[in-house]
Amino acid sequence: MQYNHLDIEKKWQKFWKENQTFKASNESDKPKYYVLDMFPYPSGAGLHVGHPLGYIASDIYARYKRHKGFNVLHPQGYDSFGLPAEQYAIQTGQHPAKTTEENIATYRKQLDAIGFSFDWSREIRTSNPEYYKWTQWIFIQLFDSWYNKDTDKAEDVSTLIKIFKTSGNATVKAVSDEEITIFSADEWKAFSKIEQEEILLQYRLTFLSDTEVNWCPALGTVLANDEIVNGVSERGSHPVVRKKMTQWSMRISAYAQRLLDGLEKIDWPQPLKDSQTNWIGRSQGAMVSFNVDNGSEKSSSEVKLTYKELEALKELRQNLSKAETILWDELKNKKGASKFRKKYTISTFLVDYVCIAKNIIIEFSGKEDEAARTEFFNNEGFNIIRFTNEEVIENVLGVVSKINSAIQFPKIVEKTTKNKEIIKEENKYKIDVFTTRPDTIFGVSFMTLAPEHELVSKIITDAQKAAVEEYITATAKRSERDRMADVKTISGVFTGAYAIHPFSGKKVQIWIGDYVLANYGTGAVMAVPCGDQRDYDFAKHFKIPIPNIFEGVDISEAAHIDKDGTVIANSDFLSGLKYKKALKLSIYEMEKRGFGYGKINYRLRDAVFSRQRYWGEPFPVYYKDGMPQMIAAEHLPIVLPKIEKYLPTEDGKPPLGNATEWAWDSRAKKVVSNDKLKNKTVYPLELNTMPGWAGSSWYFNRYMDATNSNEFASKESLEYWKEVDLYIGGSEHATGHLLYARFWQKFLFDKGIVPVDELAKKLINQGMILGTSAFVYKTTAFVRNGCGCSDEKSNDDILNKIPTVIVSKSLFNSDDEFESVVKNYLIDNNFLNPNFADLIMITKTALHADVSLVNTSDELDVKAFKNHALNSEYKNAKFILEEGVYKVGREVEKMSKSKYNVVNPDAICATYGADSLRLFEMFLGPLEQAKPWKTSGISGVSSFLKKLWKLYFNGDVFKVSDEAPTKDALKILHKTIKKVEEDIENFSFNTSVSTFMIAVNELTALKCNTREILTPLTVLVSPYAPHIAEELWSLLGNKESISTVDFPIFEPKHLVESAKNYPISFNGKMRFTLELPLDLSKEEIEKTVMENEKTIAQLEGKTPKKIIIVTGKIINIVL
RNA sequence: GCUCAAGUGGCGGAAUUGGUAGACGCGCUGGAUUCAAAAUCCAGUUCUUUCGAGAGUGUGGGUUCGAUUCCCACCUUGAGUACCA
Repeated sequence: MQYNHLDIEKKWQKFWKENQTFKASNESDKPKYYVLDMFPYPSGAGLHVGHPLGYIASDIYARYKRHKGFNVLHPQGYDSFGLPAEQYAIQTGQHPAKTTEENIATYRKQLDAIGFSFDWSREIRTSNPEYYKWTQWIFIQLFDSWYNKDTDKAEDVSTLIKIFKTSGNATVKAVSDEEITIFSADEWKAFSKIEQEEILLQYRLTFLSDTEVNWCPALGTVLANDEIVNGVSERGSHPVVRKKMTQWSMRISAYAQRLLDGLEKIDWPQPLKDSQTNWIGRSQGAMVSFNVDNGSEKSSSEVKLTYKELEALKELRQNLSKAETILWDELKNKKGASKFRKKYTISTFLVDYVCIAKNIIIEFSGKEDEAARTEFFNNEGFNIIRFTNEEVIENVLGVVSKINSAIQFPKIVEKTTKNKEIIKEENKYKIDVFTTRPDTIFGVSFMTLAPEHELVSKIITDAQKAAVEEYITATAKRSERDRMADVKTISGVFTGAYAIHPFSGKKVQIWIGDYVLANYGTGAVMAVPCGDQRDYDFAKHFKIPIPNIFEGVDISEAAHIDKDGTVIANSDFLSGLKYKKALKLSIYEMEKRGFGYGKINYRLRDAVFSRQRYWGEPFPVYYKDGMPQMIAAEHLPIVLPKIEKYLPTEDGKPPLGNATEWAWDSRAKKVVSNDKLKNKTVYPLELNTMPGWAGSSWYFNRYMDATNSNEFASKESLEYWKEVDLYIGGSEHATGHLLYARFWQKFLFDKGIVPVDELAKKLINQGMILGTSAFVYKTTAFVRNGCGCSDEKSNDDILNKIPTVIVSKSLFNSDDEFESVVKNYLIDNNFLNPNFADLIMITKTALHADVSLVNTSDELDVKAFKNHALNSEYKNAKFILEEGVYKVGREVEKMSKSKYNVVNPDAICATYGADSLRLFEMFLGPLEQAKPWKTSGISGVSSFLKKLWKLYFNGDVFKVSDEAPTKDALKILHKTIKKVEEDIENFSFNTSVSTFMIAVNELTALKCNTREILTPLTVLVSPYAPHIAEELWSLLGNKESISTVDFPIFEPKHLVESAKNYPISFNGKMRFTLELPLDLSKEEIEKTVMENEKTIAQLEGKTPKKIIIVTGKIINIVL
């Protein structure tokens, strides 16, 4: 019986399907193992041979684990929302669901042909309403949560509201919007519902905000940072501009530190971890405030407080003394114009209570700086009333009545002069900067603000106004892309204003420059030209002084960036210190003096979650009085509405703006026609949809209980499967899918929905399979300029006679050779008059030829090439052949349709079989590495399978002997078991394929056909080549599938050797080998070796200096 | 620029607690079989060579009895990222 892969593969694929061989159970005595592939987006082009690489590797591992006695979950599904289907819909009007459905059918057929052991009963599709119902549900969970920094996890918003009700927001440590106003419990209660919702939105993990987004006009949508490559869209390379829009965002920044920490406990590739680490971009340093100089010594009355001071203030407000509490209990109920605030700051003074509307300050007497306070407050027009602690405790009512009379009869106070007013205006500015090198603060010689910085317009002097405004206009015109591309040009302009160095008190110039980015840090930097190259270049360019604060370092040519080993100088209290100490001390001093504090900054930005697309998950959101409202979970899914046109509306709304039935009836609890919007209980629904990463951020959990319609997944199934044990996919998802998915997983963990906070224990990035493109070399003929024959007509005549010539690869090595080969051909065939030969110039163009037209020896099927639909213009081209054939040039490139180098797995399966494809893809090289595909190589694995098959046959008859196997055969078998097991555990699949080949070659040489050898051998190859293994297994007399048969056990006793063929080397160079028994002592070995005639020949009469003998390994003679 | 990975025959690649470099396969060469081809089988295939042997894992150094493997410097290629303060 011949090995017929077509019949065998079809037979077993049918068997597996009918018997549900790979259906995983959520209940089992076996240990669990979860093997997952990154699910594909079903594109219209179908799979090429590069796509299944990772699936084959994971399938081998899954099958291996089944043999090892594990209950294996190995599911597959489709990431079926996405732009291509929508683009296609825009062009053709066909509903994306239909396109998607068709593409999935193709994918499924292709996947089935390769013989994967997927549990298809758990298939999921992100575009299926039964699936995205739960994506919407997770969105609601995020909306209902806030991040509590004290417990370091996400909590339900109800806990936040409780805190607001009892003590306001001053004590809350949360990840929230930056501009948060402090309010008390009473103020909270007094807020309207809408005001409360607005405040809560500043804390929710998914929130609406006006964000500057990457708007792509050509695609009509917003793109995430990772969807932009070199300033243009990843898809279609369209230009991208910055634009402000109201968008849903995800507060992923709350998880920055945990996303970083989590990397340490997962076994993921280092490069992937590195790129996540870079993406999160943690930098440790300090936040420092510089006051803007106002020409006067006096500090302002409305100075913003530093972060540290604000923190301290919150503390103070919470911990009032006994007397303070008694008085506050009386004052806090005053409303309207007589409203009092406690522990309020006026300028740099902290006052106990203040009524701003009536200019009344109430303080406890006995403060150290009382005189200064009185003077300052009087100057500012306040009426100061002071009490002692005792007065308040003993007679609070008397105190209150004094206050009341002050409210009723306000003291007429002298207002500050107009002049002072102006100074105050100038006074209130302060520039916050983030720096990673606070130790170099004495090296600051100027400051730079981003052109977009809000302070710029406020601090510029009249003299510089025109120059600054001109500069700002000029930078605004330059696109982000230009600014990125042009890093070398130094530009900037002086604002005319100065800042005060917080330590030295010296004045430093404030500049603006576009090397400072508005959206990183605070959009301002303290420039230390001696320690930062960009600051250095800027200073040099504008001739700003460059003070040197490093001991014994030359900074005449470039900045000194090294921090280790450098000693700080000229820096007051930091002088003489090294980096680490200086860093600590500088931060300590800043915190003590109150203008700076240690801070950790992250590059990771909150993720924009809205897309102006149709083919994505609709938000479960409607708007009431402009505020977003969640639709209750029991009414999900909110299904995508039908629309006529998939483009944005004419007034710029997203495609869902075209829907006629897209309003929420809050009474009937259903989506209704837009006509009903005039009703009081009907509200407009959200028009954006979710981005591509929404559905893929939690799908691995859904597989655990894919058909559950009541829950996201049952508690038991989540508890059983926990996380993915092995996840295989491409490295291109490093900062997209894999970061967002880890974020959601941590969130779901915080909320107690999933039991683990990392989604995959181990992850492997499979490398890309590259295509081997084929090239033909085409001529283009020109008439040389200035050749003397100015008659244009005759030029045309010469050219018209010349046909397109296509030259075989090996006929030329250079362009010159190419030209002469072609000319000779043209002359020989009378296409060119030899007299004109010098007038003609021939150039070479390499053209992609479809790889399917080329055989394994790089020979082009010329006839098929000419008849190929794509090559109609070369129908009459002349081919210069070598030895009767046309040889193409080869080059390795990414596999793509446009390069005509795509190889279809279906064709490979049909010709060589799925088992050959599986073996070959593994045999190409290490899984993680990029490697080129060459179809010719597949004959090696194909003939291996034939040889394997032959071991079980005598001619056409299946014949396996029941005799005892020979020692040699057992040795081969166990050597193979050991190696294959090690290889699979190490994901070194390429080497185990060679091991199989060696085993089969050796067993064939021994003519071994004993059952005792062939039975375990069948199991060994089964993960790699499951179809042939099943067939041989059943021929061996088994009724059940091979899939869960125990993996053979390695027995070391079969590998024990009695002798070793020692390599004998001289000075480390191996010269010959010598077979010696292993039980020989070192002395005996030395004696035997030294007596050997080859040794004597090598020695040439010299005496060895030393003889190294490593028993069982090597003998080295040192001369 | 920064971070990471990798450089081994004509090609894909193998070999690391430092111990016979080039396993296995492709391709190529020769042979057998065949009318012929495909398929199959056998032999050879790193380079140089005066056929004794010698050199050799990107380059140059180092450690070692011994280095593809460890250390230092450099070169090249690929990937990611970027005025990130």
